[in-house]
Amino acid sequence: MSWTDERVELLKKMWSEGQSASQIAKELGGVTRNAVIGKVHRLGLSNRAGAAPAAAAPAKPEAKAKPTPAAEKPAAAEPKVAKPAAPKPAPKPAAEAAPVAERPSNVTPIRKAIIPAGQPLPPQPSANEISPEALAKVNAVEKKAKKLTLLELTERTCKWPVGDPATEDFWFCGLPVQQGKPYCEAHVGVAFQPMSTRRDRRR
DNA sequence: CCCTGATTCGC
DNA sequence: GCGAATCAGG
Repeated sequence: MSWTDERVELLKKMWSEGQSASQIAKELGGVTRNAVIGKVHRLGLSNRAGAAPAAAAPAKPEAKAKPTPAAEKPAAAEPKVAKPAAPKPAPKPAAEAAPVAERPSNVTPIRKAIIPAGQPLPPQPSANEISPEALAKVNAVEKKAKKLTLLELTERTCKWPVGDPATEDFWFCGLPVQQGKPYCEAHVGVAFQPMSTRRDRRR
């Protein structure tokens, strides 16, 4: 594979969106994350300019013993990430999935509906049984989620489903899982409640 | 161990 | 220019 204009463009786009090199590599196919990183550097866009996602990849203005010629501009705050942070949906009665009005989706275009639209929603724990802290954590985390499709999930990506499988607005968390668990830290928090905790919460 | 990006250097 | 190997870090 070579760096065609299209591939470079996708690379640029994903990189500025804050996608990791390995994710970009997967998306492009035929290249390793090293290749992606190498290209990124050659293109001179290492600084994640254009829109900094922060969080996962904190900039490292480390004082190196190696004077870098190109002084980068301080990245500005990004306007992106306007996910309508859906409040944890309680299990829907039986209503049919209404046609989803196109949301101000800022996400990757390559994402389509995966599930045909069926009955069984994943057993979302009812909110009233989960600690408020854990819930807040989840809501916060879902904004930083990798938003993977079913096929992008691996042994080490959080498999927590977000949204309604019957709509376009559905994805899996995708953040790094907590060791041995199928979910990331935040989602493990709401997925596995110690019995004692539940009991104590009972009132 | 999993992952991240950064750098080097033979090709 | 390319990217595997390596480095440095979380």
